Amino acid sequence: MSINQIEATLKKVLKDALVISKLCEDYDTESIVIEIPKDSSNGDYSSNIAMQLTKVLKRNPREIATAIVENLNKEEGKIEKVEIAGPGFLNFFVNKSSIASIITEVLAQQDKYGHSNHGKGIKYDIEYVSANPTGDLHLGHARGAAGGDSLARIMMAAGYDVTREYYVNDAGNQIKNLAYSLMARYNQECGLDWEMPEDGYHGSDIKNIAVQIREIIGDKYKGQNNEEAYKYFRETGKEYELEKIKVLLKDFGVEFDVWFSETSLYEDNMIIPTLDKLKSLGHTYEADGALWLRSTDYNDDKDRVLIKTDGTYTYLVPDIAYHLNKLDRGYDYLVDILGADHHGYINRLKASIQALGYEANKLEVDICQMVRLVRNGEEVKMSKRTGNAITIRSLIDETGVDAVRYFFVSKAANTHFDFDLDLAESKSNENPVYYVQYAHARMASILGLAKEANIELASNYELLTHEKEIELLKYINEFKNVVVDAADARLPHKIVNYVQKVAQLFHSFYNECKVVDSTNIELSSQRLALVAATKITLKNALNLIGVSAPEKM
RNA sequence: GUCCUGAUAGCUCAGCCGGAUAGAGCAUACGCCUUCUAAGCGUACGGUCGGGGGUUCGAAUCCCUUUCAGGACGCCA
Repeated sequence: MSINQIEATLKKVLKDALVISKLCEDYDTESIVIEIPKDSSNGDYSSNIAMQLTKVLKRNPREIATAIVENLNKEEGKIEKVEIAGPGFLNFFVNKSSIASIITEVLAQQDKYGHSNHGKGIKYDIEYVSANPTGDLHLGHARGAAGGDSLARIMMAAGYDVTREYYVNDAGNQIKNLAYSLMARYNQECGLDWEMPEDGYHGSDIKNIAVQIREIIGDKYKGQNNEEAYKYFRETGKEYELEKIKVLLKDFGVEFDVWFSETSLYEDNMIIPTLDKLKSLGHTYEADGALWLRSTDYNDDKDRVLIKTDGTYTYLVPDIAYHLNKLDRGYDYLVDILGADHHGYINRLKASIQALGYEANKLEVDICQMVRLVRNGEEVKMSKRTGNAITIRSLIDETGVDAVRYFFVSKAANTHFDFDLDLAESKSNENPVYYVQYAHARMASILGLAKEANIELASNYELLTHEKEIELLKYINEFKNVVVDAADARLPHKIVNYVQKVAQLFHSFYNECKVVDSTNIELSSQRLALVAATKITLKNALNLIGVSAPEKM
């Protein structure tokens, strides 16, 4: 049972033809490539199978193609015509009504259309954002959030069992810094001359929290620099910062199943056993008064310190424990979506899990490259230190969730990305997100008008033979394939490309084919069904990238 | 210096497990609203796929080399 009925059928008859013509004894159906040619004069579908076989069979591709065609069961494959073209392509012109049957499927499945059981039974944990709760998210985080959330949605649609996870770094030095920064700002609010710590966080967000704290507790900790005060500022700061992140992500349409606290690794005693395991397996050694992980055994450039000379752990230790914990929770694969500045971290993390006895490919790390904000062709700087930078919050407020999410996933994450503020903010045809949403709104409008005119959806589609209708039908039919492709390649931008293409085909269809027409109810009702199916498909696809599908614009 | 990403149309990018004349959006030019939303459609213009080698019937795609750009190379997190 393959995902796309038409293509599965073509693959099957192709394979049968190979066997009957004695070209092959058997052939893996799944490895046959079926494509939709760019130029429809090259058929509805095509295959390069004959060319693929030249290497194995050492025969001329056209000769192979001829042999296949002679033994092709055209009836079973619902093929009207097959041609051999170019260097040896097989071009199939298929029965139009078999293409149109996709409408029935879409209308039956509604918001489940596009879903498949391709990844059934495979458990993934996807970790993304995982920004420290010490300040506002930056653009890289937002990109990771949009990409990670979209990927999770896509993989779930492809049938994978996905857990979305955020690792909260609430235990290291940076939290100490947060506490002392907040203490300083608080005391400054109280009117004292209190210096910020050397590596303190100077962002305005810390000041805001200090003001809020003072409104609640008054001068309770004024002038105090003791354990109790420190603890208070640490915990309170953490809470405020984390809450801000949670609210922001939620407003951005990004959700998580698990918020995993670094502190819990200590509280639940996961650190020591992890270290013990590494030691007992012989992957550590002591040198220069520190404990080292021999990560060079597993393709890392150098060994890594686990316990520093002062007896404290490096960041790596809890991170190893965390990944071990994730693996022990029974996921088949872990995916970390990290910023480009963490790429040096990949090898040591992979080395760590290998040292613990897991295959390196259990952990897959996707790197998210930097984002530059551009306005009027010039870069807009975003800095954590200075207060006047553009925050993710203001970006969302100004340009809208839909546009921001659409833009962030529209390009592969591992490419450098210029975010064009002028384009994202423009409410015009320059903005690609509107192009797609407009197509959806148009469909909604047509369906509304048809309802007023009492035109019902047809259940048979033999009149849909116009070139624009066929094109649209073929691409609707591709949706499940696209979702599976995007999921397996972990490339959400494939959905964006798809959505663009469907919108384009629809707009083109709209221009040539009048849908609501009471003088031709039969054709009208069949076209209406096509519009309804397209609308469902487009909405489902947009949902995979967290972009809304408006009924009206 | 080592490693990771990139380099494709004027701009931003797809395509990259080798396949038909290299695609899209934006920009530019010209057409299309008495007819379902013109935030739309159509046509045109636009490319030594960074350079140079190699493998192949066939290379933007694979291999080698080189140039340029961004990033990472801590007993920070």
